[in-house]
Amino acid sequence: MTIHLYNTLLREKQVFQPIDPLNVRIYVCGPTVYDYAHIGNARPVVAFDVLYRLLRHVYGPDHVTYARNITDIDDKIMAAAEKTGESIESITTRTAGWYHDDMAALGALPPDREPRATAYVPQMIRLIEQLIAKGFAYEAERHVLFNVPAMQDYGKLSRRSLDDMIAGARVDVAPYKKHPADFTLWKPSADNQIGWDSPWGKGRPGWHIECSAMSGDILGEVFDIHAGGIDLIFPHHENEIAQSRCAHGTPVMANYWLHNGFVQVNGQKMSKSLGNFFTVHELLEEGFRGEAIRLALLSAHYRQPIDITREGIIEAKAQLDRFYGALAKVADMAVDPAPTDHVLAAIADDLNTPLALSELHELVTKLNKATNETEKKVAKTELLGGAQLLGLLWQDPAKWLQSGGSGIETAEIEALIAARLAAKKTKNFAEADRIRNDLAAKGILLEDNSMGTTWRRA
RNA sequence: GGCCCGGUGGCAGAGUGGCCAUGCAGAGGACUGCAAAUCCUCGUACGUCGGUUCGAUUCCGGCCCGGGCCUCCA
Repeated sequence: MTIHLYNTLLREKQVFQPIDPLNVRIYVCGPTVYDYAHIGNARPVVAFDVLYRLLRHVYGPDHVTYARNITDIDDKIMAAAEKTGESIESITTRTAGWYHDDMAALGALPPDREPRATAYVPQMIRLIEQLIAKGFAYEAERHVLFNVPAMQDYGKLSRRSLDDMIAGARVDVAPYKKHPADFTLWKPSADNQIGWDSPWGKGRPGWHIECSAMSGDILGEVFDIHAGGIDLIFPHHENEIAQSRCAHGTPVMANYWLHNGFVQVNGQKMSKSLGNFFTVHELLEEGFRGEAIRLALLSAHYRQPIDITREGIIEAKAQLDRFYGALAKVADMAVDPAPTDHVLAAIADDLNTPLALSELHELVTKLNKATNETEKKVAKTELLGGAQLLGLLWQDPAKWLQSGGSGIETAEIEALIAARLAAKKTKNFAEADRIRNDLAAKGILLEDNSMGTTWRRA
């Protein structure tokens, strides 16, 4: 199976060739943990979870290393701690827990490694020392700055020239910078602020250095795939590249750079600063299912912008009802899931999840139409195989259809169904319909079929 | 200002130089005591103006519209 990936570095789709097929290495920029993750934060997690699943399928689960960091030191975290009086560690531990819960609800596999920035400060300091020694960084007023003009081909990923950056500079340039584009590797901390001892005094790392330190330590100086949101191309990834390449003297940091498009609200980027976001947590609290949110996220190609709306999640839920409805009828049939070539090819073509989903829809039709055990078995095998690659349909069908909601107990529902069947037997259809309507009013839908009556929650 | 993306049927959303996406919603039919679910059928979609071509939604150029990055941001 040939995997094609759109590489931001070249702005074109390329055949994916791992450095070492026995250890395919991927790094995704993870969250800064100071608040709940919003849907926009969840998109790269879900999108690149599909990539992770694909790589595991193609190269074997033991031959892929997926690292996703947790940024647990940052000015926003410090600000939150200052505001509430809660300790930084308490904030980050709690918030990271929320993050894990929410991402699990979205069906995202945990990464193989989840490094935390605070555990890598010595590696960051070492990296900074290397950069200074090689003339790519300098100390100024207790800061250490990366000397951008020292790097020949800075700006390759974002396609920006130094001149552009000076012309477009919208921020006041700190006086100690030699060049306006120079960025911070290390900055001083006040006595009352969190900090680490370093050759440059008590301080803390700049934003970009942690990813260079962690990816280098865990995945090596050059690894296969680096991914994240499209807004990270500049400056974050550009600066990571500068740091890692200049420190290690390598021609590239990662071979393939993947970037997901934004989640939008009414056509505009969802972001904390705009305030137009909703969190995964609140959607789950409202009763939306994590899997429906995941399907909504996968229904557009990962590089395209996507509007996530409650209506969209409701539609995704309706689609899942159809899938699970078909699976419920063959729940007892044991299969060994295997994707069809079509589904696999779609996902291997730069993660074309909408196309893969359309194949899944055709497979569920095939399953519904199957007239004998063999056909059913094949259809179920293929449907679940494809769904597995997308991280969907992992739940027990009956549980999906019947759980959630509130109020009425299962035993009561079943008693009413029995009463209705009795009424039907005596052709007392008025009573049968009354029971059905009463249940419907409580969100319980009945479906009669040759086997009897089944029920599900609306 | 510099650099990037997009504009597909009521909605969501793939894709392709000539023929079908797919789903949701809607209409009709089969099935059903009636429903629901399921299956079948249906709706003359490709921002705009030019160019290339036997033929363009698909390639090229202009224009219009929307979005993004250049500052923390997935």
